[in-house]
Amino acid sequence: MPELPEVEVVRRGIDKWVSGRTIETTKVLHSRAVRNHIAGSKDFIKRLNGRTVTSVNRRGKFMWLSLDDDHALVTHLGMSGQVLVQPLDADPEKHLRVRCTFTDNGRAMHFVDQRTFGGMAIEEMVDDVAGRLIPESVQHIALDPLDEYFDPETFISGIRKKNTQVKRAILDQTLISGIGNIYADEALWRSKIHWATPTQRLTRTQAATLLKHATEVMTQALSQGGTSFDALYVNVNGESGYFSQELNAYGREDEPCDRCGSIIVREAFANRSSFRCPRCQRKPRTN
DNA sequence: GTTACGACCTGCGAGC
DNA sequence: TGCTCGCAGGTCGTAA
Repeated sequence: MPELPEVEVVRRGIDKWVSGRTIETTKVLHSRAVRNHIAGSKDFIKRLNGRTVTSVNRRGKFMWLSLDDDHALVTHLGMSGQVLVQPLDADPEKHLRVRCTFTDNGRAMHFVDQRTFGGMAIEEMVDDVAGRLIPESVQHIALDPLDEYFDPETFISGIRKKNTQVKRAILDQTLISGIGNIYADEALWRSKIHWATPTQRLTRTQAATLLKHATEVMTQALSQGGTSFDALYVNVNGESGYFSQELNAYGREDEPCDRCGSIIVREAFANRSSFRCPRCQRKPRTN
């Protein structure tokens, strides 16, 4: 599933292929893909055609193509979204939702999304905390750990003030962005912290360690092109990443823990799954 | 204001 | 072989 490293891989690919090019035609093949563009598909197309992409940016799992009219094409991959750059004569993908061609007649940009949890919208830009321009819908998203303005102290004090479980907190994109279910489990495994540990019981050292490991695991995943379990995550050229081979907890139910040899368990967590080592990541005391 | 939870969506695999 | 059902999970709206 696309989390920060996977979105960053896509951002770099899109930046290389699309920045500086002018959009000639836009086709919306599934209206749900532009549901967040309130004015509708026709307006979406009208606003995009003729615009030049000036840069491609990202915060957490949100990505946006900055346009030459002070707006941005905001793109979220959801759970199964892909942005591909394809030859003009390429066969359309089964789940192709939006397609843009460019005035230079080079490769087209395809937004493909099987489950349609992702989407695109054109938005106005506003100032962020550091005085940079970001799309309106990204305003409430916290800085991610790879952002140059990310402040570890804000995260450490913020998570300890919360009244919830630690995994819920690190999945909260308004506290820290970019972490999803996979890297949450990996960061918790590296930190030897149980997912249900109350945030108010975290020491400053534990919170700092968790942040360090979350940053480390996402940086390592990025260097290997992200985590792929199936064809649902690929880079802009349709290639898979290799980090799934390095995972220590996520998806490793019934396999031995790489640290102590205990068998990794899967547990229900907020309508999804959580993987942990029962020895390294002990259940928190209930009192 | 904060937290928890269901809805959204489609393809795949397991079970019958 | 074909059908049904559960599962995967990021974000948002709503309820508590």
